[in-house]
Amino acid sequence: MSDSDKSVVSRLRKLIGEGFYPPGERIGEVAVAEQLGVSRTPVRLAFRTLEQEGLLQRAGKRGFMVREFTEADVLCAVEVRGVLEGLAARRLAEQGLSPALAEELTVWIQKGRELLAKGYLEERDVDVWSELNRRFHETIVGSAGSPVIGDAIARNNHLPFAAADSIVIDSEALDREYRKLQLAQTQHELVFQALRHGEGARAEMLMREHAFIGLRYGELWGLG
Amino acid sequence: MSDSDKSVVSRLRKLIGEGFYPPGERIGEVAVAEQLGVSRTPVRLAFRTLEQEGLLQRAGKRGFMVREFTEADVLCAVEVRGVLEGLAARRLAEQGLSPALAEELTVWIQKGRELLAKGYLEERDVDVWSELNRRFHETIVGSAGSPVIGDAIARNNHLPFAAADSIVIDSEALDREYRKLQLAQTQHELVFQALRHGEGARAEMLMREHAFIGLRYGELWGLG
DNA sequence: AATATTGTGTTTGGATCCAAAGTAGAGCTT
DNA sequence: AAGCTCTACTTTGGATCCAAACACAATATT
Repeated sequence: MSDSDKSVVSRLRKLIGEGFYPPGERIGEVAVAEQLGVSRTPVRLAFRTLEQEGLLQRAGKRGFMVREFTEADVLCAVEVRGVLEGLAARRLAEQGLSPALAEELTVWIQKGRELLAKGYLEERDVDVWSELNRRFHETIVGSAGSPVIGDAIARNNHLPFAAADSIVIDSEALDREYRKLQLAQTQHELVFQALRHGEGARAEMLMREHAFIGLRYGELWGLG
Repeated sequence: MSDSDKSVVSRLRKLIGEGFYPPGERIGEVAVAEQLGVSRTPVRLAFRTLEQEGLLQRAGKRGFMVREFTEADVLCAVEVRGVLEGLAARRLAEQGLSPALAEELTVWIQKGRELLAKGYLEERDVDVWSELNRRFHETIVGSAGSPVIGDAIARNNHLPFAAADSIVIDSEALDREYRKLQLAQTQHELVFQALRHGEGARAEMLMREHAFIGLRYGELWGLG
């Protein structure tokens, strides 16, 4: 995929995510091509990719439309990520953590501890957390013995709201987000504990529950 | 997607599945275009689709290669289908079976019973089973409250060995396959039972176990 | 002799052209 | 006036052309 081809896909992803193209409405190749300043060819290629990613949908016999997502779809996508990451964690626990892998995970756990040690959250901490969180999840999924699980998660994460790093939403209320990240950190540590002890079922369930943190945990403290 | 575009994708899927293009080797647009008797354009579009499906993989900076799958990948893909169908079953159990849905599932259960009632298996029974099995699974997944789970399963099923209807392999040894289908039927009935009683966890676990039937159950009877 | 650089051939990406399929609207017929 | 049909326009799909990127090889330079 060339740079500009990639950029057409990702630019479209962004535009769709931002709601620039109204869900449910037909989206024409020529219109998009003109807006992005390219010819129809890369747009046609990008549409096929986005269709597979689930962001676009065939509109009858003619062209594509932006897919619309309901509340239920969001919940479902989060659950899907949960069971898949849970599967990865269980497999990892069953096959046993290698010393190198334990080391790697310890790094991200430790960075999380340090980030939260000072007792409150700053603006720039958000990106740091986002990064270490991503790495922690990536490491587990990437070590589950086959790229198949990671692929399935990656495809699911193309639904913009489903990705693991879409936890922190409200960077205005950092004091309230702090509690959320603290809980996320604890869950990371518990998962790591279960992995180290080969507790497959426990690792799986912890990971599944952990997926919900961006979704429902706000309600606990009246943030929902 | 036009007819011939669809056919390029599915023809390529078939050729890849049959091992016509050696895994790991680069696959050129022009070569494929000539073999299929079309121009490069539909091939380029098809490559993007097949990349997303996971059958093709970027070969460095230049073009694509057929992805190779290990034994571990096959196992993983089956487990992925298991957890996803398990998730669908649990959600369905939790939300409660509507009378219409119970009716629908009863149909496929009943057809399965009738098929196996005579105590042995004929050649043409294989297709009948394959169909009713597909419908049973489709009904559950399609009723889980959101198309997101079904999409994830569909994408996973593009890996040819992962699909639920790849159970029956050996149509020469019908007497041995009979026991397998009998067990599959029992599992269908147990899942249905759990669904009717709102037993989410049980439905989920049964469905997860059921995914393994095409993979490991042969060993039980020395078929592996 | 080894490495860097340049040149050629191969392959992919982007633009454009043409054909085919579809949709909508206008006009005609009953 | 309502319904049907034919036509014109819109939009997508396929083919081809051209440019750019890349790989490999050969030659030159240190």
